[in-house]
Amino acid sequence: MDNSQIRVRYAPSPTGSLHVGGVRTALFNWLYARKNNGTFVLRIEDTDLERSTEESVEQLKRSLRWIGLEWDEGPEVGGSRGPYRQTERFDLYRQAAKKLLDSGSAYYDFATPEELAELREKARAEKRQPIYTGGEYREMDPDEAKKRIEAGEPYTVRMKTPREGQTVVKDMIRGPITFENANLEDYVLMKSTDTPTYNFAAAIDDAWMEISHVIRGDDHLSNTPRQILIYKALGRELPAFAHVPQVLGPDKKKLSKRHGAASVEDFAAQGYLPEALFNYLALLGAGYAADEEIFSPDELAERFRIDRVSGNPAVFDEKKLNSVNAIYLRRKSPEELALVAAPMLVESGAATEDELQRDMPRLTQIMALLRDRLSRITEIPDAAGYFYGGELEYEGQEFEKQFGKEFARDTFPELIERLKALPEWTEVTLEEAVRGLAAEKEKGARHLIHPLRFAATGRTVSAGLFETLALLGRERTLLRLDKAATELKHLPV
RNA sequence: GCCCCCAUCGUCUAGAGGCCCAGGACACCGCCCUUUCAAGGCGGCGGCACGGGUUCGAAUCCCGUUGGGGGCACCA
Repeated sequence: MDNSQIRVRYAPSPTGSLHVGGVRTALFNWLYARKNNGTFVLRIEDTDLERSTEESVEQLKRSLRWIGLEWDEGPEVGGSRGPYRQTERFDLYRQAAKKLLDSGSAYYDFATPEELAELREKARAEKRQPIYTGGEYREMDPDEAKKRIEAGEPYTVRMKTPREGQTVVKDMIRGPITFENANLEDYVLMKSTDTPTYNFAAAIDDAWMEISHVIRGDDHLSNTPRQILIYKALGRELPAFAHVPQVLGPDKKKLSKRHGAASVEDFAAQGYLPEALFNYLALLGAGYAADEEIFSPDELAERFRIDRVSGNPAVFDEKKLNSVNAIYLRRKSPEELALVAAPMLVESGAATEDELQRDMPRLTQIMALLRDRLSRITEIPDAAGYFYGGELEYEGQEFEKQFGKEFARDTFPELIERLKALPEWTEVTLEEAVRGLAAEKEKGARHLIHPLRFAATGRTVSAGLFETLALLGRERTLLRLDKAATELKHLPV
């Protein structure tokens, strides 16, 4: 089969940051295009002049690229079906509206916003559905309409929706969905500002851009019959449709900032890797076989099946994202991680740029030690900070706990002497020294290990102690141990 | 209120009439390893929303109820 005609699109409106639900939709489009050797188009739906901002456009593009979704046609990259911004396509909509008007599929409507509000109000009072059917304007003589327009009366262009029959949306995920035309009102195509509504612009663009498969959020499902009617009135062949569900928060409400993070940049800021977010989002509700979970974009594309996508809204599980992220983190080389870690350590104030530059191999070793213990890169400054700097401040209560035991307190000075006397400062010699001393005293090594860890790192958890001390270095370690020994003297017995 | 969609462990899912007294992953809980924390290994807890059909047989098909989601603008 020749799939070169497969064209999909992601069409966000630039009114804020890129929501993960949106990226997931973009992702499905991208996967579908890659799988079928098709074209992935990016179109900016900026007809809402009030809310659209240039900044959002930039951010949208940045977020898409960050996560690895490059578009084949669209802003910046161009293409034969441009322009790719709706504000640059107004002439097209006006021409299409004229066509519909001429063929009698649409009509001029002179109802004022106040009149419409009144009708809605009345319908509500009578417990009817507020379905606007054009009143006197629907069948008004075109010449009469022209006259009123020339007289300067404001108007909209409305679709002359069939009063009978049904419109069927053939959805690739859900199967056929039937809508009664009688439930569809005569919706606005062109606003009184001579600019298109969403439904009109989207239908025209999808048709003109020769989109073969419209994969979009299911919040658009009820718009689809309206767009189908436009296609039909224009004599255009219908694309295939797929409506993918929303992404929900743990409370089953649409995922939003109030759940902690909702946009791509939120997750980036929280230390998630683009490839991990990509993998997690692609898996979410996509009906991949459950035996494996870690896939590259290519593998994902190869296995993607739009008809397997679930029609059920998926709850976003940050714990699972975390675990996927940790897996991707462990796949990074220590060298790569060191490159990421360096600026973070500088920013946190743990180390200076200079000292890091001077010894990147050491930072690399530190990352090798810590890698398995991280799940997000933002944890790095906290996890690695103590490898830099000099003396530490000890938390009083924990200090007492660590050195409260008689054995630890009594043996600590001797332990320091042993370490100071070490001819070589390596993982092996350190371990021998500590275990040797413990053995001499006929105590388990852990009685020395824990206080030592605390004195050297200021914490109760770290990577293996001897590797850690070796990397910490002789000078820094002994400086810290001496300080601990001094504080030890002030400890109440 | 009206229209539409959806319904398997807490979450994401496998399951397309007998292979299922339902499998995996994350989370959670044990145990092993072990100097702590991770990682890793082993094990455990936990679900077919409910009620009717259809059928020799239903998680799977049909209907209803309940629940969740979306939409009802000159917003997209």
